[in-house]
Order: sequence, then C-alpha cells, then structure tokens
Amino acid sequence: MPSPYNLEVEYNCGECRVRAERLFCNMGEPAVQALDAVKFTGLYPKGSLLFVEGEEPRGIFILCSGRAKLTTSSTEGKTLIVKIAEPGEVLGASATILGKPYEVSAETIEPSQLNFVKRDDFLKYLNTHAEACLHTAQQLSEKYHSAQREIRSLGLSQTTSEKLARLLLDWCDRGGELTAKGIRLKVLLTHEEIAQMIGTTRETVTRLLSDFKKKKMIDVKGSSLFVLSRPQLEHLVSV
Amino acid sequence: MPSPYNLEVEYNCGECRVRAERLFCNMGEPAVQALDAVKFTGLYPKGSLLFVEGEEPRGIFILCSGRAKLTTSSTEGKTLIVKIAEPGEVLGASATILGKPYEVSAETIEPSQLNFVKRDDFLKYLNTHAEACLHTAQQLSEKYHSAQREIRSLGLSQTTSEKLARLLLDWCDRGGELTAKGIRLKVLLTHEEIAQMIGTTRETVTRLLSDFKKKKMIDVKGSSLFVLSRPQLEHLVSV
DNA sequence: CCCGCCCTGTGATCCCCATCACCCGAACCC
DNA sequence: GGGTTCGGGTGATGGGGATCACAGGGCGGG
Repeated sequence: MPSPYNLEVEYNCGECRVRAERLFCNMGEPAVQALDAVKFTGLYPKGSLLFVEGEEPRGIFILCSGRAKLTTSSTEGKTLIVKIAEPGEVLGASATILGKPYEVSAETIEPSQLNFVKRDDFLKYLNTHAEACLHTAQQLSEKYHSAQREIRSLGLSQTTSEKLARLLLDWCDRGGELTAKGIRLKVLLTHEEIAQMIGTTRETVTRLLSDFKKKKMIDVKGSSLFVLSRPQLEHLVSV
Repeated sequence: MPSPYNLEVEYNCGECRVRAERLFCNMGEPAVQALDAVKFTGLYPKGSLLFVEGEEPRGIFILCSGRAKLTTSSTEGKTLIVKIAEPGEVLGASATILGKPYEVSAETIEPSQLNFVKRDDFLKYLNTHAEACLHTAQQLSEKYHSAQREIRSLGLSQTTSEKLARLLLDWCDRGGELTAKGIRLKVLLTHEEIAQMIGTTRETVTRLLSDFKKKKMIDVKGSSLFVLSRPQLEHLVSV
C-alpha cells in the first residue's frame, strides 16, 4: 500500500498488530468493531494542528503512530508545552466528554496517524460499550496523573536547573538507551521547546545545558544527548 | 439524629436531597442502590488525612459535604495545594483505577461527610454499572480540566501578582457574593495556604495583598475579602 | 554560491521575590 | 496574669533568571 510520510498505516483496528499494547485500544472484539465503524483514519504531516485551545470540542483523536505536543498559551504569546503525547493516547477526550472547550492545543511533531471520532459518535459509543467507557476512564486517569506530575514540577521546583534535571530524568525513564557512554536520549526538541516545557526562556536552557556539560553530567553530540552521571542529575532534584 | 461536628448526615444515597446537583451522584436508581451497598459513610473533623501521596490506593472517597484540600509536597517540606475539593467531587479515583499510588494527599479543611468505597468494590462497581463508569469518566474529565487550569496558572504567569489575581478571580467565579461594596469572598485560608496554592511564600502573599489594598482593588474585613475592582484585577492577568 | 532563516551561544543589566530576621496582636491554656 | 502558639505585617539583602542585544553556524532554496 502506498503510504505518505513514510508511515505504516493501519486502517482497520481489528487487524492492528500493536493494539494489545495500547491502554485504550486493547479491548474485546465488539468494542473494537464498533470503534472501527465510527472512526475516521487520517494521516497528518509534522506540524498539523489537530485542535486549538478554546475551540468547541469536535471529537477525539486516537494517536496510532507518531507524536503530538499538547500546548497552552497566554495572550502574550508565551507557550507552555504541557505534554508530548505518545502512540496509544487519546487526545481531547475530557473536553469532548464534558462538552467544554478544548483546554489545550494539539499539534503533531512527527508524521502521525490518528483516528478521529466525532463527538456525538463518541458519546454514543461510550454509552453503548461499557468496556470502552472503562478504558476511557483509564486513559483519563493517566492524563490526570501526568498533569499532576507537571504541576509538581512547575510548582515545587526551587530553581530552573531542578526543572531541567527533572525533565532529563523523565526522558531517561521513558526513552533512554543504555550505551557505554551513558544513557543516550534522542532530543527532537529545540532549546526553545525545552524551555516551553519547563516554563523558562530559551537562553536559560542553553546556559543550563552548557553548565551541565561543564560539570560532566551530560554530553551532546548532534541530536543525541548522553546522560553521563544520573546521580548528579538526581542530586539537583529535591522532590 | 445526633450528628457530630454539626453536620447534617445523609447515610442513604437513595434519599439524598442534593444528589441531583452532584455530577457524579446524579445517577439512576440501580446505580445508586449498588453504590449504597458498597460504600461506608464516615464523618471527619477538620484536618483529617484521607490519604497520603505515594500511598497504595485503598479506594475512593466521595465528598458529600465539607471541603478538602489536595496537596503535593517536596522532600524539602515545601507544600503545594493543588485544589480545594468541593462537595460532589470524587477523590482518589485516578489512582484507584490505575492501581498506582495516590498522586496527591487529601485533608479535610472543614468537618466533612465522605463516602468511602474500597478499591475492589469500586472496580467491580464500574464493571457492572455502565452509568457509574460514565459518571466517573466525567469526574475525571473535570479533574483533568482543573489540573490543566493549575498548570496554566503556574507555568504561564509572569509574576506572582498575576497568579494571585488569577486566584482571586477564580474565587469570584465560583463563590462570589455580590454586595454594594463589591464582590464578597469568604477567605477561609491563611496567607500561608494561599501561598501554597500559587507556589510562593507567605510574606509575598501578605505584601501583595496589602499592595492590592493600597491600589483599592480589594478590601479585607475579617475573613471577608471584597473585590472592589474586578477590571483592575483582570488587567494583571495576561492569559 | 550566497542570502536568509532558524537554532545556538554568550555577555550585560535589572528587578522580582525568596530568605532571614524581627515585631505585633489575638487566641488559648495552664 | 504570663507564657505560648499562630497568623499577620515589614525591612534588608542577595541571587536567579528574564530580558535585550548581538554574534556565529548550519542549512535549504533561489
């Protein structure tokens, strides 16, 4: 099958190979088939806006592959990246359920496959499929959980280096690759975006990273970031 | 019926007068009766710890009356108040659903009635009562929504006065009483607690409040706080 | 090839607010 | 009545980081 953006596309949830690994999608046949019936599969290039903060909820997006950043921004143009969504996550569920405006914006940062379900269809689906409802509750719990982590990081950190250290440690836990040189992280974000993740400025991120380098805690080679001394990083984090 | 702490107690959800107003409890007969069968009603004085951050989830608490503060704290002893929970809210649901440790601590700040449901019972209840599951999803959506607001406030505010102004405006929206002198708020929190809500120090809150007073934006009489000029407060808030 | 754009790196400056230190009044309780 | 505790009010000080300004480097596109 020809697939744009070099994406492996799976149009049929029933045949999806990775379904079992996905918190939400891992449901029994009836629920999956019913989902297949109402969803619209879409392919999106990097930088696609799925929905915008404040907009009335049109429905939910299930992130099948790729990644998306969830952001919120002030009228002054300052932007905060709330979360980088990974495959398997459901985007826009809370707003869709409550019928309130989306509380964040969602934008793909890689070519991505997403399954869209219209609001009415989704609500009907939840009402008729208890299993889907349960999985949605789990998804929402996860989302709340990670929002809570973000709150801790933003509210309890004393200094900006603590926030940055916490972010790096977070990355180690979820995508670190062990090498001889230390834990290798692929950094696909610019300093600007890292700054937006921890609520600071681009310059400060640059300065802190080179400070970490000077102290031999990390090393940067191209888009790879090596964590040389995890203990030192942890030492910066109080909480 | 004799009731400790001057609380009106309702032991029977089926007969609860305010049930219809409560997002979660407003369910049909079967779901309510099943809830009645597994819940334990408890009365708690001010300052009761319902659960503690990091603890394995024992179950959920439904806040029938009273209020509770949800907090998270660093090892250094710094505390952040994440939310003041109001009657009708379900506490500890996300941790209970995921089987992960509670992500916040919950402590009553008024004498409160709470209905407790053990984890296993709650999970069974969700599995057998689709309506309850749907209402739980709504509850979780609400929680996520308010967490998102908190993230915005913590991450996007430029200054502390902005955060404080935002908090006051929030209070106006949810519990303001219109009087000739302006919007009256009953402040039941100490400066210390206000500081913990916006991630700053007690001294700064004191200074900012007296600054606001000097600028005739607010006035304080005992535990009443009058918002004299809402527009001026809004002007401090950029987002 | 060279121009423009985006990302990174760094210096200088300034100000907000955390921190420490102390005082005061009110409530509370031996 | 005299401690004691708790909440509120204020001054002095210092540092962290936002802000502004500019320089270099990689990279794509005309």
